[in-house]
Amino acid sequence: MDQFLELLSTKMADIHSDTPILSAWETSMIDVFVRAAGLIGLPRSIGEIYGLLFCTPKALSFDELVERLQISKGSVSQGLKVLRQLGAVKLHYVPGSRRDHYLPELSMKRLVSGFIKDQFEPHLLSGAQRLDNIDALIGEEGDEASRAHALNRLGTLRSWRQRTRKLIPIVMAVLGGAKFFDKEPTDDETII
Amino acid sequence: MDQFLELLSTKMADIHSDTPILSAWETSMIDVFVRAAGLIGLPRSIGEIYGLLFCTPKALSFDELVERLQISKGSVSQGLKVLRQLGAVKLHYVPGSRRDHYLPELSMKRLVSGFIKDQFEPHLLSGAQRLDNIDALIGEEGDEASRAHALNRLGTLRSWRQRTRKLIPIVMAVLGGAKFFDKEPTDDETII
DNA sequence: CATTTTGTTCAAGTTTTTTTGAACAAAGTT
DNA sequence: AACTTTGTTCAAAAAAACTTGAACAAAATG
Repeated sequence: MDQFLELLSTKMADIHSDTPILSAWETSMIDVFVRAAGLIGLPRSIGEIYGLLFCTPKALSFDELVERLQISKGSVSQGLKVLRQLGAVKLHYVPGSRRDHYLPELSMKRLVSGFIKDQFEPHLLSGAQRLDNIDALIGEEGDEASRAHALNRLGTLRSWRQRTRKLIPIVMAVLGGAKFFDKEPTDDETII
Repeated sequence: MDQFLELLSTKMADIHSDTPILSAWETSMIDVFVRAAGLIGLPRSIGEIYGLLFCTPKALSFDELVERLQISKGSVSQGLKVLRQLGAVKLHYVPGSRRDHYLPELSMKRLVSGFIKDQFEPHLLSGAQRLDNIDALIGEEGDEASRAHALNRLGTLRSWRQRTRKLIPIVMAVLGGAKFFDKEPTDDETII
């Protein structure tokens, strides 16, 4: 019976193929996410997927994403993979359906945290080793004055890296809803 | 005379064309900046230009950048334009030379500030208007329950935007060297 | 004023990233 | 077991971003 309804609605969509699949406000809101994705270096399709989930009151299935966004299954599959990795979407079990359904993560703190952990920290980490390598290379090199300058710049680089690391927890604390040193315990369950 | 020396050094470079133009440590350090550039969505060539300036004790001219990095004049010209816009390099007047010479900005605070002002703020700003447009679009739409949900999500988006805006000054304060609420006046002249 | 130096612009070429869609795998149904 | 549903993978196509180099502009020099 559920299957019949799904079939029916699919057919309906096919018949009224001129019916806009996304409303005006949905299109605009998705556009906001497409731009935001671009800003942080993620492809358009990922912005679209998250955006549509964000607009929709109920969890959406893989097929619904393909259908409403009019993008390929491949893009949706890969996009959802990245979004899951980032913790930006959650699988949502829907009784009576075999399909995976997805809900968007709505906590800004968790979204940012996922992004930082996945895309930022790794580079920062590998950075530490790279700087040590450079340190070694400077040893095997030219005159005293050049070495001194090189080591000086390397020091600047290390301090930048250190400061970036220190910044991250502060950013997370601020996004956590804490009013900047109000000493509220970070409440992971509060979705803001 | 200056011109003669410059000519000479150019010829020397041509003659010893197998001489590595960048030392090992310079190459590695530039690589760090190329990766960092990628992380924030800037092209490789820009990372290379800033990286070489960062490595070098003295100001470098346009031609020296082209020569040592082995990239085209076009790339250097456009790269320097972006870097100037970001405030990541400064023009440095060298008496007796008609060429522009460049020095890297070494203050992390200024670098980050330039990046935020140039690449981030504009999107955030235009964002405000976009959200108002969406607000209007939601008005002209479907049933009561959908509208309520749409407005709810729009509210989430507005709060995210607001929080991002509040975050920026905090980030700047932390990078300014202030020990996080130590109330040191922000000292723009301290280069760290 | 013709020439040289210095740097910019932009169309065309190159490289990288993203998207597509068909083949495939896994798991449920009949 | 054969078939259907659901979703993944990956090679090829398409799109986007970056780089090049030649033509050009502006300003200094002789």
